[in-house]
Amino acid sequence: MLSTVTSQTPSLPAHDNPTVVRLFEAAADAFADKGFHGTTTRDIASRAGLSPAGVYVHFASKEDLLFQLSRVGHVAARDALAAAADEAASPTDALQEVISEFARWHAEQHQVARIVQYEFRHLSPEHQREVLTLRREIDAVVERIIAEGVASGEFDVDDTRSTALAALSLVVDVARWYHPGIKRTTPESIANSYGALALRLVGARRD
Amino acid sequence: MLSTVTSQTPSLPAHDNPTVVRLFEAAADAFADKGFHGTTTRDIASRAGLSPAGVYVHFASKEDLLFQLSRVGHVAARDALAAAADEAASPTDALQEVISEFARWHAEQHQVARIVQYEFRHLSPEHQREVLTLRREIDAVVERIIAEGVASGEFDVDDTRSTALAALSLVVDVARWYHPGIKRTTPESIANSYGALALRLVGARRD
DNA sequence: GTCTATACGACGATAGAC
DNA sequence: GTCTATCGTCGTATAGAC
Repeated sequence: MLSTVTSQTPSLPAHDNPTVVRLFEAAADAFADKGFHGTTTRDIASRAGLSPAGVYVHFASKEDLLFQLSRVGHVAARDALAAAADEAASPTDALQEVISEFARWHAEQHQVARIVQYEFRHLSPEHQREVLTLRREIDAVVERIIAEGVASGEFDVDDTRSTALAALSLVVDVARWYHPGIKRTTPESIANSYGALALRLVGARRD
Repeated sequence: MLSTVTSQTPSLPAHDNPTVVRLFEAAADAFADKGFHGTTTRDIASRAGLSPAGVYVHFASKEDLLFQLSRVGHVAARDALAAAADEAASPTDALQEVISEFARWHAEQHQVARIVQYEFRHLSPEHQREVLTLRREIDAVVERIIAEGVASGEFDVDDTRSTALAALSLVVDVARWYHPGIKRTTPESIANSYGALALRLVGARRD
């Protein structure tokens, strides 16, 4: 699961190392389940099949592990969104595709998504700043689509910025409530219904 | 701020005690800011002007403090919602009022709201169960309004349950991003725009 | 009901052998 | 690069004086 994400960002050299991949997976499991401060380095190490000291060969600190995870997660999400936006023929198509794709990502990668969205505050100030830059790129993709739809007359929106935030809120909250096996809900069904809901939020003319 | 919430639930006898109120406020500040496990009992105690030991006269444990805060917060939110729903003349009015009110609550009480929504998993299993009962009552208010609107023909909705979840997602996410002083956004403006957005989500016939 | 003092385990991180 | 052993600190919670 996580390897899908990491393989999309081969720029991180550490990803060639299977121990690092296991540490990423262990940390993603643990942070998503118990939160950053609820997770111990011993917990992560044992899930990855290492001694407590083994973590520090690959990461400078627990916070560094959270940061790398957040960064990789944001990059993967941003790239998936930008690709979806580029393929669309109109703002209406673009919004539906982008929100569908992002909703699917929040469900399929719900552990990473949860960390990305809810453990942000436990990053150091410098790391928060770096992640925030990536996050603004994601927000900008959605805002731009809505602005284009308003300009073309396809959308009817009061305030572009706050409507973009609302569409993203729908999607982000998936990471809070979704878990695999939840009743009659799959990443696929979420993707379908959330694309349509986003079109309603912007008052798209055709349904 | 918090005293507004607590005064709505005089059934909790401890609220007559100003030290307990100070502890609630200190814990709400700290938990909202740094999360449950990121907050120390020393931190809470000093914010409330007590020694570390002083907390345990009033609360059995740090988890107990989180539980009482979650419970009071849920009860306040549920009562505010139910009141808003009762005053409405139609499903359209009811949905707009309820979502407006709940969005306003998430902004005004964003610290308690954040704790209620994001620190839930750190409660003990028994306490999770108790809080979950209250949460289902909140969900049921929204679901019932949407079902009534579908029945009356005012709303056009695919799936009542998932649409209710989406409307609540919009609102819940306010607790993640809102903080006082955020650019051109007030609890009042959030309440207004979110009521309208919820009507769009359900395909309400009149805007 | 609040304090000072403290028990005692768990924490993140490091040292040094292999 | 991984281990065992451990350092120094801080965590929750309690004991007992006032």
